[in-house]
This record gives sequence, structure tokens and C-alpha cells, in this order.
Amino acid sequence: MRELCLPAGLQPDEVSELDRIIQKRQQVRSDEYLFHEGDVAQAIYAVRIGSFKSYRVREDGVWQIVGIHLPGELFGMDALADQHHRVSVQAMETSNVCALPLADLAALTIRIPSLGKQVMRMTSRELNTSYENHELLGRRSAQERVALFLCRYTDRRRNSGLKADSFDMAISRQDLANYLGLQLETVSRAFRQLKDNGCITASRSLLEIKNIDALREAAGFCHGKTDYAYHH
Amino acid sequence: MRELCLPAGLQPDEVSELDRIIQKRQQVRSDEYLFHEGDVAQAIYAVRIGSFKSYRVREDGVWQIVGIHLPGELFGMDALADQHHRVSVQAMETSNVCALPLADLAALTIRIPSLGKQVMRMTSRELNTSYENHELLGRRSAQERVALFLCRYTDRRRNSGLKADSFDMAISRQDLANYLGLQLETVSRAFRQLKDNGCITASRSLLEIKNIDALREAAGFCHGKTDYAYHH
DNA sequence: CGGCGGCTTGATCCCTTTCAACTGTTGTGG
DNA sequence: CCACAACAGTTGAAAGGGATCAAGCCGCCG
Repeated sequence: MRELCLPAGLQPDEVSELDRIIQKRQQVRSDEYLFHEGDVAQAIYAVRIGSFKSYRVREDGVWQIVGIHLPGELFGMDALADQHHRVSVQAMETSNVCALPLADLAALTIRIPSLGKQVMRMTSRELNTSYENHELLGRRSAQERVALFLCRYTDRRRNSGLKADSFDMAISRQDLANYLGLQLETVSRAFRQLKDNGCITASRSLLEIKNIDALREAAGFCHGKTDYAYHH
Repeated sequence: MRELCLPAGLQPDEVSELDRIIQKRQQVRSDEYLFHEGDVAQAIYAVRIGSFKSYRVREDGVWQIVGIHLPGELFGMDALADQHHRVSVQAMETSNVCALPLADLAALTIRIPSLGKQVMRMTSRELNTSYENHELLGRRSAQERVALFLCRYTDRRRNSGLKADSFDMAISRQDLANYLGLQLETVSRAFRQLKDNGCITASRSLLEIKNIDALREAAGFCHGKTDYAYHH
């Protein structure tokens, strides 16, 4: 956990205590599930390596990705309302997580109050991300959605300590389209336009940000920055 | 606070203690602000009477409503990540809220651990609502969006102890359209179709649910229920 | 009564979806 | 090691749904 977001704001001895209890680090292969919608919650999870998607499935089988989780981020807090998960979570690549069992969490929170606060902070952050997604889906063209997604995604990668200007997108076009409320063909066309404008280069999975300012412009920013600048 | 959701799960003496501290009940007129995006957070709020909208404003002045808050619900948790609000909140009608000052909250949470858990629960719930909104905006037609909104909205009214089959919509068509990622003309047309199908009757602000099953069908439900059945 | 704002209705246009064909990459088995 | 299958992504053409523009309606308040 040491290098992750969760312990931020804890005392060193508290981190040690946390470390002793959180021994559950699990390796997860691509496409493997951590839990399903409706499951009784066992734990919340911190991403160490890799990335995950949260999604909901309708009765008619249509699914909708509602969240993407990068290293240092927490997920599973959807179950804190009533102990039942309301999304399913699946790895998008070979990944590694820390599980923080809910049983332990309750006890720990009493001994280490700042831990509860930290979980609260991460949940609030996820809420804001979801609000931003609402805004993204609200009234934006296909190209804006894709460009804005890339802006935010690279910012989040940077926050997670990952390469942000040239990297391997673990997210398939299909998943990306789904997340952005578009068809995969539309996403493909948006990528083409962004390539033609010199904003990016992209092969199957390797993505390179060539001109971040042009990308921001395509995302509909007047000027200025993406507002992902949470200070740690 | 007594009749609200927040104290659920607290001991009677804890509720009394909470009651003593939460004296800040404020009356809010329609369109009045509680806080703005960027403000340093003073408190989180519980709706007692009325309703509120959360929204974000882009640099170019375009705004997007991302949340709606009914009696018994909490809002303002967007600021728990870094003490700064990331949405603005405005009353949609004459309303009444309890403010729970963050300064007090920290101290209280230590004395009453279940209070922290309760705030956590309500935040998780808001997160799920936002995920549901993502799903709503993702791949649904205009009519489905409006019908589904009405299903969820009436369910939430019921949970809040309000009349759910015939009531006054505090939300303007403009706001509703914005929330649902549509144009106001499109919402108007969706209403017309739902009226013609006998699902609802609607004048300027009075709304009546005439046939909930037909409404659910228009919302794209195969069968079954809206999944707002959080148990208190 | 008259005018304003919120809402409705109509006509046209445009962007995204849809359907379909094609390309290219990955990986597997002969 | 190559052939070929299978899959992910790209590109094109046509269709449809919502946006946009414009006009009209109606309830409300001065």
C-alpha cells in the first residue's frame, strides 16, 4: 500500500499497522472479475498495477461502463451504501490490487480515524469523476468526447505516475465507445480526425499525444487546463 | 434531523447529541445558492424540504446539471476530496436544509463513529445515482431518458415520503433537458408521446403518473422494477 | 388587457448510427 | 515458418433521430 494514495495523510506507524493487515494483494488476469453487480461486498480495492472497468448490465443484456480505475485509485465504494455492489468490475489488462476487507475496515477505522477520512476522500473523488462524466455525455460532440477523454485520461495517468505522452491504451475501442456513449465506428472516425489534426498518433493500442494544446482545443476547452489537479 | 436519513442507524442518545449540534436549519428561496464551484467547503447539507440541483459550468458558460437532491438526501460531499466544491448548488423551489459544518463533523465522527459511516453510506448512494445517470445518458433514446427519469424520480419521491403519483415538478423543462443531455424541444416532444400513450398527464408543472407499467416499458425496462430500492 | 416567459409544435438540417465491406494484426496449427 | 482463421479496427454509404431555427400557444403577473 505504501506507494498508493490510500495512506496519504496517515502517520508512519499507522501505515505500518495498515500494511500488516492488508496482506491481500492479488494478481488479476485480463478480463477477470473482482465482483459482480448484486454481490455482497467483501472488500474495497486499491489498484496497484493495471486498470479496471466498472459497468452495469441491463436486463436486456446491454451494458454500460461507468468507471475506469487506474493505479492509486480505489474502487468498490459503490457497495458502501448497503453492502451490495451495484456495478461489476473487470480487469482490462494484467493487474494487481490490494483488497481492503470491509470487516477489517470497520475495526481499523476506529483505531485509525484518518483511514476512514481517506476512504471518504477517495469516494468523493470518484463522485466528482462521475459528475464529470455526466458533463462529458451531456452536450458534447463525438470528437469533443474523445478528445476530452484523452485529456483527462492522460492527466489521470500522470497522477498515477504512469507515462502520459506515449503509452499503451488498455481500453479497447469497443469499451471506449461504450464508456463515451458512442458507437465504435464513431470513435474510430474521431481518432482519425485527431490524427489528421496532428493531435495524436495511434496504432492499434499505442497512443501518442503529439500536441496537447490542439487536443485540448478539440476537447472544447477555451483555454486552460483539465481540472484533474487534485493535490495529494 | 430526526426525521431524515442521516440518523438512521444511530443510537437515540447519539441522535440527541447530533440534534444539539445541528441547529443550523436554513430556509432557502427558489434559485438561491448554497455554494459555488470552487468555494471552500463549509458544510455538507441534508435536504429537509424542497429540492436542489448540482451543476458544473464550463469556461464557455455552458452548464450541466449533474445531480438533483430531494428531502432526506445529502449533498455537498463533492467537497470531501479536497475541501473545495466542484459543483454549484441552487434551490429549485422554496426549500429548507440542515447544514452539517465540516468543522463539527470531524469532531463528531470521533464521538459517534456511526455518523461517519452514515455520511459514507449517503455518499456511496449518490455515487450510484451518478453511475445510473451515466447509464441513462449512454445509449438511450430521448423518450427512454425522459420515461426512465420519471420512473426514478417518482421512486425517489416515494423514498423521501412525498406524493409520487401526482405532484408538482419543481424542475423546469429547461433544467430537465439539460440534466438528460437533450434539447428542451426534444423533452417536450417526449412528454407529448408519453401523454399520447396514456402513461402520464402533464400541464405546465403538475405531473400525474397514469400508467406506471406503460411508463416503465417506455423507459426500456423488459419487466421488473427500478433499482432504487435502497433499504433504510 | 397586454406582454412576458415557459412551453409546445412544425420544418429542415446535420451528426451520429447503422449496415456493410475491407484492412491489418495477432495467434494458432499444420 | 507459413497459412489461415479470428478478431479488432477502419472506411464508406445510407438512414434516422435529435438539434436547430422559427413560429405559435398559453398561463401568469403586472
